Amino acid sequence: MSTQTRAPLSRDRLLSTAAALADAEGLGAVTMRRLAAEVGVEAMSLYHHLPGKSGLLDSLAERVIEEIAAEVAAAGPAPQDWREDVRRRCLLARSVMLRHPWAPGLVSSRTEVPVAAYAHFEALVDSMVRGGLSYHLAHRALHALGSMALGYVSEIFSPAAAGGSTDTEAAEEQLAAMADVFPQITAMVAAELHDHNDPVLGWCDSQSEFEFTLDLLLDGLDRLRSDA
Amino acid sequence: MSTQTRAPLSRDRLLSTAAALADAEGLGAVTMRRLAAEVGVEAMSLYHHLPGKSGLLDSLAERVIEEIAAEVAAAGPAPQDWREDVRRRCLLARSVMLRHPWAPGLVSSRTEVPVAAYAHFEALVDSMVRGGLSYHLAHRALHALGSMALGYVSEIFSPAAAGGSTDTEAAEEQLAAMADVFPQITAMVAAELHDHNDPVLGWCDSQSEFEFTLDLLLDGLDRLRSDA
DNA sequence: ACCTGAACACCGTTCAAGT
DNA sequence: ACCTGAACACCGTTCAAGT
Repeated sequence: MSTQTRAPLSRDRLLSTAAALADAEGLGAVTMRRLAAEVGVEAMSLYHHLPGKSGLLDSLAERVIEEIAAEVAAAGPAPQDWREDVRRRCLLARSVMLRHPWAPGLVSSRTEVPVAAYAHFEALVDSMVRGGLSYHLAHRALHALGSMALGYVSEIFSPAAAGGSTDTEAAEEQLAAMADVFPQITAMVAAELHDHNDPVLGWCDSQSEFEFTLDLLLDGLDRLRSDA
Repeated sequence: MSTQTRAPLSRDRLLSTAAALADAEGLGAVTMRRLAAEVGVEAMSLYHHLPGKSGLLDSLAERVIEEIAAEVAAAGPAPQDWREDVRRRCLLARSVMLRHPWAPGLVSSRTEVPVAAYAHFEALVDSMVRGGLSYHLAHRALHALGSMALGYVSEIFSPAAAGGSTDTEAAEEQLAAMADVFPQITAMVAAELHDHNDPVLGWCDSQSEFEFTLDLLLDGLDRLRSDA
């Protein structure tokens, strides 16, 4: 189809083509061989620009999150009210997911959290903390809202993701590296680590997060009962 | 491994083996060839008991929902308080999902909602309506809580799922067939159809559902603010 | 540096053939 | 009725070879 076979093969062009292919025919249609054909080349050529199928999918997940960031940037300055800001960000995230129905499944199937997501989290935490939420509450909000937009966000910052070791030292190091770029996230993690220093479990107790969100919903429903 | 090669190949045994295989090595390990090998037979023999790979996965999704039902049954009589009942059901659903980490992804990747899920929905709606929630609110609750337990429940009762036609007639027929088995769900759908008879869109306006859940969470977070 | 052909070890599935 | 071998059209990936 492409009369533009002249365009040089690049990582970025491959990712765009892969995303378009997934939009049109589903994520199942994105195979190395098919993607190569779509761009007028043999399957093996892709390995010069991508580290393999799994890396392709990781990059694709990253791309979706970046698309959300672009959407947020295009929406203009953030509302000063934290609720409005958070609400708008969630709705924009959803609108992107609707454009790419394969995206939620892809993101939640990957073990690694897309790095672009951290900027998104930082903005959310910043907004919420300025709005009067504690770091603890902001953390829970991240899980509650994240599970809405993505389907599931099991463990946002797993120590295991950074390296093999599960000890607190590794977590502290990770923290220091993030401090400059993501100050609010760092403060949040530090506050949580300080409160309950449980080195064995990951510091995201997903059972607690689940129950928190569940009770938030049940409280809300109770308040809306007709006979209340 | 199986010294029990004597056991006759049956649909049920295949599904059990497939579930165990997914538990042990992930859903990716569940291939027709591997499943066959696991049970001491050639891949092609599976087609005598299963309609193919896609059917296998559908049945596997069904099985997980049935496991939740069994868990609920084992937990004894339902609490009379609607909140306690709904809460317990959600937590039990989650505990099953934790046993089968592949399950949420599988269920949400299937286009069809497992039929066993309707009994689950019926019980939830019944509990909530008795608790004073309107059918409308119960419907929204189903979406909000469903997205928690499964990651996502896009369209619970799509008219398209029943057949090709999207008109209200087909929906009415579907309704009549369900009335005996699932009276509360039927009443809920009837109430919703009556309120806003929008025959073009599916009656689950997922954008509205999303915003409803989002606002429920934001309201709850606002109420928990430290400076409130 | 970038692309390729042939090859390897996998998929799901069909079909004619065995018992 | 149930199982199988060979075959087909696919996968992702490696590797030596081309330019």
